[in-house]
Amino acid sequence: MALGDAILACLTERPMTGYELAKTFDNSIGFFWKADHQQIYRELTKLRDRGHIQGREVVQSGKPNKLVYTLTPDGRAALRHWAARPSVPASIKDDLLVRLYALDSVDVEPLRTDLMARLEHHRDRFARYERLLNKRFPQGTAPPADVGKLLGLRIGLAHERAVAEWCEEAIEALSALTSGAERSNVVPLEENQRENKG
Amino acid sequence: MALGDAILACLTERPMTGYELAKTFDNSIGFFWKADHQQIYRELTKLRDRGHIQGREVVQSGKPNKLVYTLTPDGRAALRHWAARPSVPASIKDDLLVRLYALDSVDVEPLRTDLMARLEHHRDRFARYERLLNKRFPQGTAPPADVGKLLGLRIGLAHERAVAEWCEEAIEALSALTSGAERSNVVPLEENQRENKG
DNA sequence: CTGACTTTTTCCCGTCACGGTAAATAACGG
DNA sequence: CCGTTATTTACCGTGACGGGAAAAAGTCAG
Repeated sequence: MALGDAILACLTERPMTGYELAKTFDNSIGFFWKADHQQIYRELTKLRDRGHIQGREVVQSGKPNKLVYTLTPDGRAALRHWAARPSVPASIKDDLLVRLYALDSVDVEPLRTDLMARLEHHRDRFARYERLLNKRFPQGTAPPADVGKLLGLRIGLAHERAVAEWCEEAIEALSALTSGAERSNVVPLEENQRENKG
Repeated sequence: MALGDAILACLTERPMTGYELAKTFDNSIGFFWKADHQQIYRELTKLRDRGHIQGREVVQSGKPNKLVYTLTPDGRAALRHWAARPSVPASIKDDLLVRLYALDSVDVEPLRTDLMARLEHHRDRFARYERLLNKRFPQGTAPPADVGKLLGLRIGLAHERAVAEWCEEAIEALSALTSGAERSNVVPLEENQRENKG
């Protein structure tokens, strides 16, 4: 929704090109807002048309020339204005929850492997945020201008930790489910083999 | 993204009309997936065109007739198929994070009030989920078919708790910020008045 | 040297999401 | 009589998002 505003927010840090924005969204906002390069470029032209940013062409040798975008006073004002409006709480909207909701109409095995992949994913993110936190804010405190970035990292950490723990719980629950089903419906594999042997 | 699949998932529970779906999304999926009635109806016609659901008109007296939609075997198959594909981890995409990211280019006061509203919002959600949990799963356990729903509530709880706590932290951090600024830049109001009096 | 990859921007195509405005229908509550 | 509830449908836009592609000029590996 607020992709344009996210870009404006990025540009408060320093002027950037579309390419740079697309690459990382500056290693911090990018974790919360993924957007591919075409989206970024499209948004940049919109913002330029609105006069919120201003592009300055930098001639390069060896590479195509680049357009470095800077916030205009109008852009700053727009950002401030937008930031003063109440935010809309975001929904979770995770596919996994829908799958789990329909658990009994769905194959459990792919779900379990999916959950395990997700667990790893969230652990990775957690570790990444942790590293970033230790690097950028080793004291756990931030200078006034960066307090918001610290807070962003903090909720990222909390979120990834919570989701990872939840994944573990979900995997366990699924295991309990299938082992229960096997006990009542199918003979579990090991016992089956043991019985076949004995 | 998977609005159609979310609807299919809902319909695994029981046949429903668009109106019912729009109302609540069944008091559980609706917390994660908000969608207004026009979206739902649009999606329903698409699903019907694909043959994933089937509408049966129920004649009513006193109210307009309603269309009760039921999953078709094709719809069930589509849901299973969709659920077997790996899920894409959702981004956070919360406006608040963008505002905080650009904290030093933004007015703090509206942000603070926004954060307080959000705190209340997440506490409310938390309480709501807790009530629902105690009502639907008083033992903290679920029959096999409902395990996924329990897990959904669980992550909802964890999420709201984490975000609410984070809001508190953020509010504190902002307070520290402004009181710090007042100490260095502006004389705080009370002291100002005391000095004026003395 | 060739072929692959990086850097940088742009364009065109679509689908999905989302939301406002609104209308039709028919009962019930006040 | 007016407003609300229940129920569906329509039309309109904007915004998000992503595939596919192409330019242009360099670097680096094989």
